Amino acid sequence: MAEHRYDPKEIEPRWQQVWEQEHTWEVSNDAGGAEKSYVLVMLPYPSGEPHIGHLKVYSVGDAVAHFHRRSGRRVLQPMGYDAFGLPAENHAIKTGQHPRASTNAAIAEFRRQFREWGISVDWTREFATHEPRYYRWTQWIFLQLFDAGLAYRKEAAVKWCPSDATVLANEQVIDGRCERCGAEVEVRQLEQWFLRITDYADRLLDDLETIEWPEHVKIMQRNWIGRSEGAEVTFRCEELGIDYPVFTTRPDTLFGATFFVMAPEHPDVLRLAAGTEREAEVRDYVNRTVGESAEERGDVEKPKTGVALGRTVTNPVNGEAIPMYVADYVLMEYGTGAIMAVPAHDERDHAFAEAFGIPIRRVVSDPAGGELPFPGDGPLVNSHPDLDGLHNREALHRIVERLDRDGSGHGSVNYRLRDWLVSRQRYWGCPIPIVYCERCGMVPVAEGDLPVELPEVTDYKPRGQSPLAAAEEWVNTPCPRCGGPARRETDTMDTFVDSSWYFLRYCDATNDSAAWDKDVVERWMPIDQYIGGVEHAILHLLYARFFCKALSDLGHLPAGVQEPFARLFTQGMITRDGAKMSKSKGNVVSPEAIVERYGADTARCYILFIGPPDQDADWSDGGAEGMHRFLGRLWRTAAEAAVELPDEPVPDDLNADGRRVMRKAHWAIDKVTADMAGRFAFNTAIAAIMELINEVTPGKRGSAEPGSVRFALGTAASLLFPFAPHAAADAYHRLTGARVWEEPWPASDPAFLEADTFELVCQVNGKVRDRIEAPTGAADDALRELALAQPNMRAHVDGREIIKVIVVPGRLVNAVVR
RNA sequence: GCCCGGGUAGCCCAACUGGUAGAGGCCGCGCCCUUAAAAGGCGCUGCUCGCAAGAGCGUGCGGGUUCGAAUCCCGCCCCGGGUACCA
Repeated sequence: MAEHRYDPKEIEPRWQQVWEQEHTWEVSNDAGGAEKSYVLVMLPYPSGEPHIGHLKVYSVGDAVAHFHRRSGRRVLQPMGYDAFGLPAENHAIKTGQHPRASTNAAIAEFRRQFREWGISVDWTREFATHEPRYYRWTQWIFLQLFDAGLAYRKEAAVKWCPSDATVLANEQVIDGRCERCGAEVEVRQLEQWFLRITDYADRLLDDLETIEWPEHVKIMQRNWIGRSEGAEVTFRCEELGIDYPVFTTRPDTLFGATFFVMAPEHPDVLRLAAGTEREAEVRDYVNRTVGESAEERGDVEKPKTGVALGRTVTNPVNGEAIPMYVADYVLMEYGTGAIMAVPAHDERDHAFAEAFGIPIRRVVSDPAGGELPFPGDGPLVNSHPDLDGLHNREALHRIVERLDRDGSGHGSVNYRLRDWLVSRQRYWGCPIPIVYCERCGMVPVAEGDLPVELPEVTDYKPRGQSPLAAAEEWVNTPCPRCGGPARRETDTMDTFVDSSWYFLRYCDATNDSAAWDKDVVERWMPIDQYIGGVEHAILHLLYARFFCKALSDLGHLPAGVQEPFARLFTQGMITRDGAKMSKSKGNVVSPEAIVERYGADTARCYILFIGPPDQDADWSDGGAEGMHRFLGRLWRTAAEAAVELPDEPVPDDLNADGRRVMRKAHWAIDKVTADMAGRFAFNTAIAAIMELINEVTPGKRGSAEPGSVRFALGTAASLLFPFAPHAAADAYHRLTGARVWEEPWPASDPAFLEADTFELVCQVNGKVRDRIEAPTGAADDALRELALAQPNMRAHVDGREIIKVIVVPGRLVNAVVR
């Protein structure tokens, strides 16, 4: 008997070589043929080497890609790198090594490992976002947006990270801290580049209905966009003759407004207080609160503070003069930076009114008779004779109509979403292709002059302005329009711009004359299955959606490409000992070490087997060991069968063991197919293949015919292929001489799934008293008699009154006794 | 606070629309093969009582609906994530 040892170190490179030499996973852009499928894992950021999360996400992506291919679809699965960004630049500041050098080294390492994992990628489409041949088109897109007025410069209060010395987008500020480095963010008044994503707020919201994403990701996007319907109402300060519009979602409570509050940053606050006895107090308050950190100020539990301005405004609905205050619970960034305060029906206004002894007037009565503040719905009171008694939702519309008529307000919609701030005062990013001319002003670089390449500098450290500013020769350039002296924009783009369109470039990655060919994009887009981490639920996924809509509006994308990601899957984190892996905790599992020890197939399978892929899962070394044993058993059993069992067809006339083995094989086909197609239940799919193997090992197969054993083993290898491509391809090849990836996905034969008998559960009062073999298809009465005849059933039934008997055909009989 | 997940054996998890709780794996124990080890194979493995047959208990906690609940309803607790003076 030949010794068969499962040796991934021999098997894996051998099959990888076949796929590489035969260009197995490459797909052409030709139209027609089989149905397409674009399977994409979120672009990796190459830093150091791949971590366990990469192994997981590609194991998922590759399983989907293989399953789609075997189901007859033409699959595009490309690969690239999100290569610009801060870690490489910070590394450069520390070591002096050019970010390009460290980035390219990391890319080489990522590429090497991805290949070692045997991911079925079309490598001809590979690129990295820091390559001029890519960012040339990033710049081109920027110019398209600029021409359309969707990229613009404005001075605004922006979030500044003092540690990274750059501005940040709103989306990159988490709890008042920099998303990257965790430093507390400051506010600065600066002129910066913005992309007009707010123009798309409604479409970004509405089109969420058209895509299959996890509901919680959609909810996060909806919350981020934060659409509120209400009204804008103008309150007039008669003394100074200035109108102050406010936004409110509750115009129905206008009659309950008893004061008016402005944000400390509101430009008029000091002007309003000037000349009143409050002036000094207001100045002190503003200085104090503006200097507060976001964290201090954002604390809801903190008692309300503020100062009266010594002025009043007039409530347009009743002519009442109400006092003005400045208070830090009002934010300049939202609405108009000023609010009407209705203490009876808003918790925050209520707390403020209590602290400052301001009258509280109920204008909506609570059907449940609860206490104030009452934020709910009910009939209006204390408002206006025409409105009192009316349900507040109805009154809301009447009030808005009235405001509209006398010009003191109108229905309005407000969003939380801000325009996307894209300039960064950093070196390692895509240069913004704009030139400032003394005569012509802001001029876009001519399309033919793209890319504007990053200049070489010696000092990467940001000093409040971009390191690019030091490259004098590069900065000084003739004006593209008049040829006069001009200077280049020295800020670079947020790296999220690079990753907002990369999936389009994959469609037509080698096109040198355009970012993409519209027809080619139409052939591949949208992405049928997008896979990545939830951490991008807002940032990347929102920006990319915005890009598609804008580019489509500008005619650069087919009108149908409104949503880039038709289906999204977000995978959970791999932890170790219950904690996120980190160097400081010393609990890091490196994919490299696992692959070295057990091979890629084991690493990939174990990570899918560990639990549902959308959930977090804890790594266990023992579990990986077990998976390696299983793959070894499968491969060995197949390899031995290939030489020891005659290659006979499955006999028509199966013996009992043969029938059992065949039934299990067809059961596994159904189970794995359902788990792959319906949901990403790879863990249970692999468990089903394990069950199948457990039936056909030499010790378990009994006297099953060689044909049925070979069939079962071939089926197991075929089903395993999406998860462990090398071992599965090898086992399948040994058994059949064929290439499993060229075979269609197996189909089950219902004839094998039928059985003559089933296990009938016999219950008394819902408690299991016996289990017996019963004939399939037996009548209810027959099952009932059969069950009640069992001795242990009798023991629990005899002497008691049978009230009724429930029969669930094919499952159980339950006797209800008293 | 609000919005999502999640809570099932020593551990990771399974159980599709209410119908045998614990598939599969890990760990552990026993055995076989071996001079021995590694590798591999076979078997056992929720708790309590019992020689056994069997009985009782068991899906975070407390109630409820039902012939029957991990699954549905009500009220809580714990863990993880997101988010928040957004008017």
